[in-house]
Amino acid sequence: MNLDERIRHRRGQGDGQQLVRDYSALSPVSHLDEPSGRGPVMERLLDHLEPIFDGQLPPNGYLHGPFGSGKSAVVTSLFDHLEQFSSGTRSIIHTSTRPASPTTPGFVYVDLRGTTSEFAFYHDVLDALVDESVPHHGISTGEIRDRLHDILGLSRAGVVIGVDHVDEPNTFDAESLVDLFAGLPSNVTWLAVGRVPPNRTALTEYTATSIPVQRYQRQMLVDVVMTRVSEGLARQALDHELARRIADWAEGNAHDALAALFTAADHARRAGKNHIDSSDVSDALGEIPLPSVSLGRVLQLPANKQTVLRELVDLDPVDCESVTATTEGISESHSVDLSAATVKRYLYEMAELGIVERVQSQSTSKGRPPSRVELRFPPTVFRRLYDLRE
DNA sequence: GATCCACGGGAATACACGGATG
DNA sequence: CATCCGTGTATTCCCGTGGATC
Repeated sequence: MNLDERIRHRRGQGDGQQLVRDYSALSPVSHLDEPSGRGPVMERLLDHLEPIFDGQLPPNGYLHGPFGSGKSAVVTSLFDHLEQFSSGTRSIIHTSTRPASPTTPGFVYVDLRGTTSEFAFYHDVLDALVDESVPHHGISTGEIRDRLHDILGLSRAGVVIGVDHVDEPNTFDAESLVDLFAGLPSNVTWLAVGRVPPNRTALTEYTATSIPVQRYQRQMLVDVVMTRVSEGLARQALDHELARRIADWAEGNAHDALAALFTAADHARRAGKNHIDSSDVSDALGEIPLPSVSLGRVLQLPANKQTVLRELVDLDPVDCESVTATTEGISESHSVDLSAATVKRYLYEMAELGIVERVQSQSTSKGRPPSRVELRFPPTVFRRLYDLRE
């Protein structure tokens, strides 16, 4: 059953049109093939990458801008198209039996959020470059690196690696990235993507170009929202005026705006409406924490941590007055078969990452005062995306 | 047999408070 | 008054173990 069918199924027999046609089209973590409103950034990236059209490698680059400004959307879309273009104009790198070497650089996109070890990084790059799938086990990091050297040794033009989400909590920082690339042959360059301004990261010591991305202007963000409405919702599902309200609230952050749209749509759907009204939007804006952490980070956590979060979002806030109480509430659920000690440690770890937040409660006379656990991500969106996943 | 990495579990450490002590 | 101490919690830290896969 695909997504549309499931939704129809849950809703029962359709009387008229469904409000939500496709949740994934509303998701802040999915990107459109052609992101709206980011044309100028795309142009600057193409300027930077210009050498590839002569079969040369571009220098290292750094794309930077605030949360929700469309960096990932632009880079994933661009790398997709470039890889298609590139593989169309060169002989194949995939099999080592071919003596001919590519004349146009290849393109590999790596999201560091899901790639947190040295092994995983080299693995992902190699996996993108060869046809056969690369094993995750029973092969050493060194072996993977050797194979990469073999493969890239055959390539005259080399490879550009887009490295997204540099220097977030739990991802590689500038220095580690430099180290990782030191393990690769010299015909590899990077396009790093991150939020840290260029004057505050060691990355720019190694990059020729820094390309800034500004937050979305109001009207652009309204367009972003309305585009998603037409992709994922019924016709006329969202008034232009409400889209403006969402955009104003989100202050240029497309992630937050789309989370709000998603949440409002879910509220309306559950109430059996065929359009989103003002109260749905109010409810949505009320339940999304600001500042929010990216859902992309939440959905890239190890499966068991997500299971813990899935229980957490359904827990009554009354039961979250301390980490210990929250742990008990989660452990009681039978869908979590982790020990209480582990659940508790997860909560602390996720607080460390900013996924949840510990807020000190008023001190009870005895012992160290506990801290309340609060969400730092949009719960409705997470709940829905988690449940819809296979 | 090798390899990577998530898990588990608890030990070690930090903190808050009230009361005792110098 | 300043400091120390004991008690009860909260929080952090560490490392061996085992599953999964080749």
